[in-house]
Amino acid sequence: MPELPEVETVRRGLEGAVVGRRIVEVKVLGRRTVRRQSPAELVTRLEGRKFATAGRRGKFLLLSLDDDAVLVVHLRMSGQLLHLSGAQRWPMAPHTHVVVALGDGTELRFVDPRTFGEWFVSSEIDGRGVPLELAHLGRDPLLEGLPTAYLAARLAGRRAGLKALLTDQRMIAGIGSIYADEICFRAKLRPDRSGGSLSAGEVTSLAKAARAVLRDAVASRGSSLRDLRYRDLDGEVGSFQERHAVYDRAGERCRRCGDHVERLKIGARAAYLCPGCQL
DNA sequence: CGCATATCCTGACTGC
DNA sequence: TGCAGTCAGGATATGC
Repeated sequence: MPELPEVETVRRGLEGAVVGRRIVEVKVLGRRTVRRQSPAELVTRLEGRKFATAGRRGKFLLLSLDDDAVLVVHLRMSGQLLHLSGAQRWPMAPHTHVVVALGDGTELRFVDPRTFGEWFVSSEIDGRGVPLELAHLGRDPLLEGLPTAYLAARLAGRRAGLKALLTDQRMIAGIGSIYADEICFRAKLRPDRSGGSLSAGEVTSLAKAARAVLRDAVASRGSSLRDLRYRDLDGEVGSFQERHAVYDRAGERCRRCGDHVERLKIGARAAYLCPGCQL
């Protein structure tokens, strides 16, 4: 759900909301959010520090601190970061698992009904500012681009379907279910096409489509689905869902060719495609 | 190694 | 209207 465009939108919000602010107090209310270290250790390492920068790698948010450690946050399926001030702080939303009080009297809160989301503080940072725990991530298309040659090398000889490969974070960091389907549509390729079956021209279209879809989705501040679970730091929804060509549109007409959008089952996951447009 | 499958979880939806 | 069952999918572990 929150994928690269949504996480990038939240990151931009954090630049204005928390960068430069002092962390006055941290309360960990949920039992599952902090699991790589004890909640007490996370609290100790955050309290008294200042947020220095707001970064992102794939779907991970990276909030660096003034002692060079980094607070890593992943929203997973249902996590929301909210920046609240004054009367907005009450009543506290159900499933609020972390509350960070900032020096200016505002709060950064983490709300996450399904408790898949995660917070941890890392001190093991590589030369590019990336925590060691995230070393497995592949290229981030927004930060580092997605050259056709890189994609071609990673797809060569692969039997797995395009959707499975595009959402593999070790290959490309940041793409999830929604954008994999939208990228395949824009490239006119079926999500169940095997990676190794693409011609050079098709790999070029796929790389181009990935860059374009992610760029457009960031410009639209991400996609908020029917449950409106995804919201930015200020609680605002995104608008890219209005431009989805196939995702969650099973049975509706393709706006390009008029054919009916289909929903496939790939393993346990859904994939949407237009059979008229995608080969 | 590559690929498939199961797991975590709650809320929204579906069908009776 | 209520209730049981299904689905949603991020990342990770495990099995082959």
